[in-house]
Amino acid sequence: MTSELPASGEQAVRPTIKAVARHAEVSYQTVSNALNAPDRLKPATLARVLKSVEELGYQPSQAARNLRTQRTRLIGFRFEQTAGAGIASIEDRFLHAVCAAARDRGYGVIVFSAEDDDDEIAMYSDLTRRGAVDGFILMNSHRVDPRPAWLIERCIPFVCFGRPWQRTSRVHSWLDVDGGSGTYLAVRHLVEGRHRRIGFIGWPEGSEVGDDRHSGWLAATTEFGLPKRGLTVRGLDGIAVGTQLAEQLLSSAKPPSALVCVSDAMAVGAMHAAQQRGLVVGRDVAVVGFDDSPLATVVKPTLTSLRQPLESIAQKCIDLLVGHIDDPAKRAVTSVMEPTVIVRESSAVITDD
Amino acid sequence: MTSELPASGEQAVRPTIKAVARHAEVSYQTVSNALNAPDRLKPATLARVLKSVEELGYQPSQAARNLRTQRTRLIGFRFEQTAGAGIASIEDRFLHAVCAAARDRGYGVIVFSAEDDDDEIAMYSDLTRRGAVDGFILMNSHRVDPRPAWLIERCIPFVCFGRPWQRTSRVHSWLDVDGGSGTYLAVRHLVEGRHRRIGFIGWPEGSEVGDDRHSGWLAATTEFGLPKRGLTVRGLDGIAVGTQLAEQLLSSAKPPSALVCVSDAMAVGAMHAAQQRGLVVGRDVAVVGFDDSPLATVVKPTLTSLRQPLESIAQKCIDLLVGHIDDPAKRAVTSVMEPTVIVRESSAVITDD
DNA sequence: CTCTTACATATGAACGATCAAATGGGTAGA
DNA sequence: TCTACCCATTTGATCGTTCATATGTAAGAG
Repeated sequence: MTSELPASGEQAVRPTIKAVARHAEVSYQTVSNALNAPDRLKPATLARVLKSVEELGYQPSQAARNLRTQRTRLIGFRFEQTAGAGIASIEDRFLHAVCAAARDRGYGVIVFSAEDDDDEIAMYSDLTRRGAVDGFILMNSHRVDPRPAWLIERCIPFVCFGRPWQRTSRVHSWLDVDGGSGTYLAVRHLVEGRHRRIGFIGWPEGSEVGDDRHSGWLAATTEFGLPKRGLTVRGLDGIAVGTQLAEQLLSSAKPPSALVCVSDAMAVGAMHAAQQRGLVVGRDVAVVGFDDSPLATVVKPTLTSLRQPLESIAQKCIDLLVGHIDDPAKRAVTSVMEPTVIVRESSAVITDD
Repeated sequence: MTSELPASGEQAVRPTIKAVARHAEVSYQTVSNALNAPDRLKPATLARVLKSVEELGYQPSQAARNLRTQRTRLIGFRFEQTAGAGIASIEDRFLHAVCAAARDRGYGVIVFSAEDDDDEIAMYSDLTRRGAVDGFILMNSHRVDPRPAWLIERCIPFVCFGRPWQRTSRVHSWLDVDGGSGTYLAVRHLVEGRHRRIGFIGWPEGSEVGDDRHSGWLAATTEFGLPKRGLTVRGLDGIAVGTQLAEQLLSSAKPPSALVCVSDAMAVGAMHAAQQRGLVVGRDVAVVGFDDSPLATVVKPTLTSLRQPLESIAQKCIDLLVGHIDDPAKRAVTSVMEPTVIVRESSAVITDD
């Protein structure tokens, strides 16, 4: 018998289940049982088999297991091109959370890039027809979103981070953060800091997420009896636009003392506007952003923002998805979670008197 | 014959190679040949088979193919936890580029998170012993880096973005960006703007990447006959530290009129310091960062920075890796690429005295 | 002492593709 | 008209598992 060390330049040969069986002097099925149904084995043999497994460093071949079980234990996830104001994005934090959560459940994550919805669907088609993934996690749902319907039609398991904005869409599992609840909390936080004129910098009407976030400001101003008139301005997302809109509010006859913004990018823009007018953000005017993106901690003063519980969202997404993979008949589950106000310098000082 | 539409709630049944064979009235091996060795078939049958493939929407099962070929066409990539100054990170841009490049070569990318090097190695071990990936792409190489040696010992194909900083390390394929060349270009750019006293804000001595980037400043100041003395300051990466270090330089007897920084975070900190002294960045003092991270475009004024050609790096990484997977005996290849100065407001104005 | 019961282990057949080698039919040369 | 050869296609074996079922053995009950 010659030495079986891997030749240099050659990949090491992975031991198979049969090698383990020979080593433990049992049949290969017994090894399979030892790993998949340990209670079927006599404790003594179980120990012997596991010892052989350990010694040979055996891990079942994923490919063979996939073929046999018709499962890959792989989840697909589109990692979007974070263009433009992408710095205020939470994608990478979410991807991290998804990877960690998947790993806990014994799943892996296949990440792919796609140009647009259609390209993303093309990837779904490719990956599922090849049987390369068991399901998908979607994010950034929007009003005209062909993805859920496409997946539902083909009975492909998926969970969406982001609620469906279309009434007609068929039911599926999703998780989302209550944007209205977030801005409500922001206003309450500011009211506790003695603010009464609180402006809202939002996205154009018709934007689903934007309207949702505006609703909380509306609810809170009503509940606390705060003024509303002339305190909402709207525009497309971006730092420069945020500056323009905030300038509009701050230059009015009765300027607000605090600004709740629909995004961190808008908030940073608003901070610039305040600073240009010689106001000290955090003392003369408070600013609150949304998403607690990386941007919030690098600006000066640091930005108070609403943090989404991405880690627990990712965990729930994976749990739901795994449930759908194991039992495709399972009915859709939905859940809405609350963001948290992360207080930083931009709203820290309480204006007393 | 009953209808074979997928029952509601059931996943659609993917057609197998045999179904295609029946449909095209050939044997299943002919179908395999049609896809893998089309020249073996008579054009007429080839067309007939491909038509059946099309009509049934057939895609070969990845699991079966993996089992037979002992390849997964999957690449592993660790997506690091971008903590602290993570906003100035290029990880997500690189991940995107890797996904796109892999897709072009018919590969997928499995992303995983890991706590540290050892945890990353544990993932390598798990993924390779299960035969879940064909190879890895590494990034963020550092001086004491156990990863390459571990992979080399086991003959696992990989390519590293980042040169090996350890002399003793065994040879492997890597790609890197020439940091020295970057700072050299930055200095030249500033010299073209009539600057002569150019400071350097770097990381502590002994940091590999930091020393590399410092070397370009040294070379350029020598070449252009610029002053060096008292113009280099060093500290750990971060916006706050950047402010401190820049303050040190700007408050000296002969302050520099331009600052080349080892990172965008440092550069943004430097901009804050200048602004605090009442200087207008871009007019009174020029600042150049490194990495062209998202941060560079969101600060005001926008930051001139050195952009790494991540897209072509990712492409070369994938090409090299695929080469190593196909032929493990292939010898190691290394390549160093040049960054580009992306000129923005922080250095745009030419000081014509 | 025999028959049942229970439990531990072994056997056989997939899963869906690819690779290597065998078979078939047609055309060309003698 | 027969043999030879070549090309197109098919048959057979295999990758490494898991699932369903069959076999064997020891202990307990009648």
